[in-house]
Amino acid sequence: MVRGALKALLELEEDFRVVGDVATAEEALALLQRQPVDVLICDIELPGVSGLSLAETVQRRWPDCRRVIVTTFNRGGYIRRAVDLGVDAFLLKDAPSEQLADAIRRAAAGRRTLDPELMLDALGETDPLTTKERRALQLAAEGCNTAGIADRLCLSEGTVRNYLSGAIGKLGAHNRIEAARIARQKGWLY
Amino acid sequence: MVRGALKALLELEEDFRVVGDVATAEEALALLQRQPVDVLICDIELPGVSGLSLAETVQRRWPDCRRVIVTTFNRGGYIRRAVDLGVDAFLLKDAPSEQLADAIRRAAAGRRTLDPELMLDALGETDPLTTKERRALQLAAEGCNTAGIADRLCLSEGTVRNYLSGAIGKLGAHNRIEAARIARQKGWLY
DNA sequence: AGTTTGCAGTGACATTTGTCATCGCTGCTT
DNA sequence: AAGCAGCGATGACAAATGTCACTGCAAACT
Repeated sequence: MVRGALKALLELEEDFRVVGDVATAEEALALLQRQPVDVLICDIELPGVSGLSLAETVQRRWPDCRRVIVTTFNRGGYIRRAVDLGVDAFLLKDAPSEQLADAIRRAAAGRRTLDPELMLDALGETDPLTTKERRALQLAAEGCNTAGIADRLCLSEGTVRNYLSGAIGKLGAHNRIEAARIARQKGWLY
Repeated sequence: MVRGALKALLELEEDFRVVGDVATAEEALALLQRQPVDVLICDIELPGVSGLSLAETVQRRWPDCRRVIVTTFNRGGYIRRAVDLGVDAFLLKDAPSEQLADAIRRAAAGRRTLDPELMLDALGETDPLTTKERRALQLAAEGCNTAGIADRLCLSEGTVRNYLSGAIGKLGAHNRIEAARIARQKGWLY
């Protein structure tokens, strides 16, 4: 439905032509093989292959295709990866809808659109978690207790508690629940 | 952006007129006071007051206004509440976009649109939580500790622990984190 | 060899969380 | 008035969690 609505929105602009719309990254690649595309617009959270992976593949195989990413959540980790992949625009879905058309026009003209405010989110804070801390927090967020986490990570309970304690400290949280919430909100889980 | 796109989509239909679009439930109520509205379309997960609460208020104060709910997540509890509130249509955002226009026309004509498949999810399990248990779980899910929850709910810490214990037991969880996860997934937190 | 570094583990301790039986109060019900 | 739900509180206890100082060990310098 969102895709259909965005299509309607873009077709209102007379300098745009929507050459296709599909549900998944795989279908998008198939479409790109059938016909040339000036600008690709995609979400990040897709079923199966993520929009960021799609952007990476498109860059490699169709370097002339501009890439615009539109996503729901402002997670610092997302925009950071998007910048690393050299995407042409990165927008949040709750931005005013005119911004999308603007970003597409700028992308087609070879200019990039990266909201300075979002960039600050991305650059301001670097993910402070170690891989182990992240894995432990992920499991804690799913409701695993210390023993369960130790089991899944093949560590002792004490070590798990040490990792979680480290994560709690780094994130300025007061317990593992709050730590998980903060990390997820920043895009530091997964 | 999604709102803008849906607006564009609906304005393509020549029998519709979009009389306004707003970001929050509060703004929607303000708009309803300013002018009559035939059909209200809203999401559930909004900043602040939820779309389901909005639907309830609208039913009470503007019983002639039809209510269409469009949401991202298929949580059993959502559609159940929607049905209880007498909502006129309940759609998922990943449904094809034509369904929205159809549902709106049917709602305006006094007919209800409730996907049979979604209904099955709703009838499967009933929300076992009391209001207090739910409020306590919500706050726990946000990372509040027992003292913080007690503070916000104006209860003693012991009582909060009793409520959480009840919720944990009813949901078959082993701790408050898991209980919150289960309740959220079922749509029992709102 | 000796040193450093980083990871995993241990032990001890305070705090928080989960559970349960029980109490006091209020507002019914009859 | 006596009885009785329902709600919130309390106290006590076991279990889980959070913190920290410290050990052991192997890989990587020098």
